[in-house]
Amino acid sequence: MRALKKKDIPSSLLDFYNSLFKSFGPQGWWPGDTRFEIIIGAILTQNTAWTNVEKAIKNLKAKGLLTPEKMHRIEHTELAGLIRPAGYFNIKAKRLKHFINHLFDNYNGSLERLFRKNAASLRQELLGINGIGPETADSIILYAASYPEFVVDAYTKRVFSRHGFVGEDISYEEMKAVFMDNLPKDLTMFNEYHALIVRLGKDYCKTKKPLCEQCPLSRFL
DNA sequence: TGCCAGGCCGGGT
DNA sequence: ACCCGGCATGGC
Repeated sequence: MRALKKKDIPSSLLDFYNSLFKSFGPQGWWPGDTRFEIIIGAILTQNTAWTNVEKAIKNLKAKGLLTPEKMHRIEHTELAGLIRPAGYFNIKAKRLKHFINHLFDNYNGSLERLFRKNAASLRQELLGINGIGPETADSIILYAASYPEFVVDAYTKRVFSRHGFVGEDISYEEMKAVFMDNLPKDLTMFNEYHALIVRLGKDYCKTKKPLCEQCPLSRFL
């Protein structure tokens, strides 16, 4: 594997991005109609296939429950039943409630007011809610609040460690810093970059059977 | 059939 | 500061 010099990291990260964009085109994330739906999806997709999350969202939509007010009133048992296809339904019902309760306790249920904070303090506040960790927080900030926070996930670590950028046991914050410190803080680019990495991971970078020969990034190996 | 999916928490070293 | 078991459904 080639050695990567520090000064080459910014251009290499952009080369990666341009190759992915050229191969897959814009991904148009987040897949959701409203900011509220994006937040719900971000919590429901924790360690879960998105196709399963879609079924849960569909159930909530069918009952007209995808608003802060309705979700605030619904009972745990009913909510857990509706999000059942997303897996971990009991714990995720609690996590959704923790976020909603925080929203009503502090902002009268208004996302507009919550997102009035700057990105750094918003992140700290989200991380204080039980059930919201670093990836979920950054997803909410990037895709719902529209601040340029880079989102790291399992695919990001896998792809970039396999290509020699980082060690495979790198922490979340370290992996995030690689992007934040070496790329322009561009909202659209951060948005697409993360989505493209997920797309790459799903199509070519599975744990058991990576398809490195056909991968659009094979020339970087 | 077993493995995996866009993590996170709580309790233990 | 890490390490690990638990949480659960649906698709291949």
